[in-house]
Amino acid sequence: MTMYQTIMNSISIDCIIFGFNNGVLEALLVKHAIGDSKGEWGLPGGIINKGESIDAAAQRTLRELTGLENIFLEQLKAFGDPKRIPTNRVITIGYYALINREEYDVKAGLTVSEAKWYKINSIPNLIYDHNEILDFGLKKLQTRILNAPIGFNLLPEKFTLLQLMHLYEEILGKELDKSNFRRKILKMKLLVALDEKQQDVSHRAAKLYQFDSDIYEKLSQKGFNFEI
Amino acid sequence: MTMYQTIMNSISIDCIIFGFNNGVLEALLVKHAIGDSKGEWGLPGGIINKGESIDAAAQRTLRELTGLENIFLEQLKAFGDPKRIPTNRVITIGYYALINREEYDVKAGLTVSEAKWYKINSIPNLIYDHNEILDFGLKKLQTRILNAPIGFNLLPEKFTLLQLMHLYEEILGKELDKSNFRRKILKMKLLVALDEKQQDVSHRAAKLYQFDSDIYEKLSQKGFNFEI
DNA sequence: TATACTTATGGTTAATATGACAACAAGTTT
DNA sequence: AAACTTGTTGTCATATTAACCATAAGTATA
Repeated sequence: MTMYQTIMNSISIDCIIFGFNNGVLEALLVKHAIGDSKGEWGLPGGIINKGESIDAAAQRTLRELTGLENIFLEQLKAFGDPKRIPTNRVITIGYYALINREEYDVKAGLTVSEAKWYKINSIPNLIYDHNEILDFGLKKLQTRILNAPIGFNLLPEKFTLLQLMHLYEEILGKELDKSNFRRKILKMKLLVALDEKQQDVSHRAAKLYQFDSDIYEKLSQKGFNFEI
Repeated sequence: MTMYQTIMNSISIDCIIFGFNNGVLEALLVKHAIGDSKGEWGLPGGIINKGESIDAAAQRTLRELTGLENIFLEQLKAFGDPKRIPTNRVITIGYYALINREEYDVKAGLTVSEAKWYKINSIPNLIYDHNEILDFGLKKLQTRILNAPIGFNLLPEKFTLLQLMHLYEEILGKELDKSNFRRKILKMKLLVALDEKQQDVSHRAAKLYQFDSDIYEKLSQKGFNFEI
């Protein structure tokens, strides 16, 4: 044990990475390749360098794991049960990220042998308190998606209103009325209708929309409500 | 530096303690009596014992500083800018508490020479990033009070509807309509009208109400909206 | 070619919630 | 007795909402 550590002791970062695939909400899990928990699944996590902010550590962890940057990433909270890890006392700071699965290839790196998307309803037993962290993150996502248009981060750049609604349905766990959803979401003026339609569908093609981040900036400054 | 620490290194707890006095929202600050920051004001904080959860550490810190227990206390988040303290790298976990000032006497303890309530609009320059933490806590309080009836923790056990409204006005920083406030708050069925009235007021005495925690439990299970 | 089928999109309507404000009640002070 | 202060109740036009219904625009099937 040296006096000058380059990393923070007893503190870690754990990230919940949400994705959306075939209408199903998923989370990215990794299989540990070394240590006590070898062979077990958990949330991707990491440590904090001495000179690095915790947000930056979360960004770096995410980059190391998924290769992606400029992502919606938000702190959940700190998890600090003294027995959350049996062998030593570590406080972890949870983050969650929303990524568009089409844009990124995820590859296992460093101390993990495998990285895999799990449907949110089929999460296996995870190491430590990672199931608890994931539950907390899901609840946070559910409330957050009602107050800010963060769901767009899970979708491709161009999407239909029904795709967006199905995303809300999947996250909130309840059915929505398409007519009412359409009216409410359009009333917010956050979406820009494109001159394009869906391709290769075996039914009437829906109009594609895009999320307008300029409008979002303007609206979020004076605060807005996103209740569905 | 020994191998076996009894406290967690490089992690601290800081508490925002909100009170409500004469219609004004206040926060409890302490004046440091030792160390680099001697003589300066800051949020009451402390360290985490090895065998203690972070929530328990926050409760204990609060007890040591104010003598109070069984308090509404909620974690804000972790603050982890590497330069938030100039001399060494410490990540702090912020908490906030709402207390009824009538019920407790606050006394300075341990490493502080003074503990004092400051009006939320007259907060002095605080040590480290404590002003930032306080701002974050206030914003959290503002959004939280719209989704859960936590405001009751700031009031005496029995209160009038107008007192409750003034609390909301003070926290949200805007005026409310007394008629509409009354209608909305009573519709939630969270308040129990008592057979008592205000005493010693130089105008018509208002009916006193009480917060019913049984009803709260039932309602919060199926979730409710507290928009004012 | 006609018919069924699927999803998209655009109403309709009754019930409810909201904001703004007026009116009256019950006390105290002048 | 009149003015004043705060509490309490009521009104009303408008906005919002949930729950439907109807039609449009395509594809698939017979």
